[in-house]
Amino acid sequence: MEDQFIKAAGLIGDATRAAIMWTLLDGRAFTATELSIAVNTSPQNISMHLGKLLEANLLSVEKQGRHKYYRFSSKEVAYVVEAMANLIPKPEISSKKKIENYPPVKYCRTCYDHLAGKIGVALADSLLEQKIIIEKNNTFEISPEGEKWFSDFGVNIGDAKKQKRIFLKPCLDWSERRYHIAGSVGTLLLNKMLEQDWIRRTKDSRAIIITGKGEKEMLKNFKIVV
Amino acid sequence: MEDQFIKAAGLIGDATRAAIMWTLLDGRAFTATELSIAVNTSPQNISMHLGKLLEANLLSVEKQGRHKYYRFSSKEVAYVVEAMANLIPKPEISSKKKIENYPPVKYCRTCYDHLAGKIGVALADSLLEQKIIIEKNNTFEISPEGEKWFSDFGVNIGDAKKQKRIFLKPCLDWSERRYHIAGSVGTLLLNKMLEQDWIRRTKDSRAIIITGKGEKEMLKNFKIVV
DNA sequence: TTCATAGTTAAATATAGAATGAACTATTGA
DNA sequence: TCAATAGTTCATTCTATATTTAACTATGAA
Repeated sequence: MEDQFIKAAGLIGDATRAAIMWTLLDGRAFTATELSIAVNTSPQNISMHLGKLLEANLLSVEKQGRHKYYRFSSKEVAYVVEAMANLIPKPEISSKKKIENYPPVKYCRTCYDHLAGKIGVALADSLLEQKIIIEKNNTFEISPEGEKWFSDFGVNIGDAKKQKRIFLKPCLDWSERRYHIAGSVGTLLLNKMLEQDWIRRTKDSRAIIITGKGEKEMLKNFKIVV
Repeated sequence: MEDQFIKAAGLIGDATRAAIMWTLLDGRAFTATELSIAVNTSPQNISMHLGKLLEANLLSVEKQGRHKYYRFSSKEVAYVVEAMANLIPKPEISSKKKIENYPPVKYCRTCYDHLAGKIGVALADSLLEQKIIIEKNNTFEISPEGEKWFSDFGVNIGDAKKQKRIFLKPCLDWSERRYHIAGSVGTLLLNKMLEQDWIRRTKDSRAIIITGKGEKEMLKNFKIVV
């Protein structure tokens, strides 16, 4: 068991492979060539490293024509990379939001069903600012005004409250170092936005894209410039 | 940011250092010599590696006389090692419980306030077997008989239910690959056992020790042979 | 005060395995 | 059909860094 652990650690521990993992952390699938550019090394070298990661089942591939798309093989792998990214000391957060600089939605252990990444964080910020949700010793609560807002927005919180599932909780997004909204409320918001075609899921990625309509609405409702 | 990530990955990625981290995963603090034995290398070499891990703030030391005790510097570091340990494929679980072979309590992101490790898992098993708690699609619930059991045991579930905090949830213990009980119920159980002096916290470790009384009671109440 | 134990430092050596170079196959598009 | 792109394989080179050898300091026990 120990040797397997050491092997896994060694695989991620190499500089080039670590850079690959770092790149893949944004949830998308990358081709070998893309990775070789992102990581700044030769195609042969990338091929060699991808081979090792593949063999160890840390990555999986999907062939499409002459392209091969590489991604994390499981969420467990993403967790490792994520946990590692969390070791990096928090950078100073500038007072003004500069979400423009941020990369696309990043992998998050719960981002399968709620909004993570730059939009997720900006959204949480906005809801907090508008006092729709309130932070109370590390948890989120919905304010009385918030209740109204959600109902206006077409999200039925009542149903969510009845569910066994965690209602509303802050989830730390590694790339933003800020909290975004998880729990059933997070899911409801996400679904509403998909339903309204503000955002769309992409085919082979955990990332989402924002529609033209979404852009306008994000600005209007949350003052978020995408 | 990327370079910091690569550096961290590289630090954990070396075979000897990975073995150190693996050893430290049980939550205790180890001396340099102990580690050199556990990891099977020379004291000089261990010293060199510990130096690197210290400088990178992955470990912290405490000097006691001529001994130096090394441990994870933060829970974030433990999370990384834990996440990595979770990459290892699950071994077959034999039908009969052989908790005797298990190592002491292992580090767990929530084990600060609930029972993890071998006892935690065995306890969860027992409570499930006695139908005190029931598994229902990946969550734990307390059965009607369970309600009675908890009250007999001197644990007031009513209070816990009122709390905002998560009531009862299964938490995967990496070393056991089985679920144990987290949430406020987990904490209440732990506290009750401490209160009754079944178990005691150790000074410089996350591990707990079982008292003679505890041994008997564990057997009696949960059929757990410690 | 002396010996043993715990741990460190520094220079010398050894080696795993990453990168490179060259030659190859497979797919697409023109 | 040919050229271009995507990716791989393998033999060779190279280098970072882990380990060893040796000499050292600090603490505690006898």
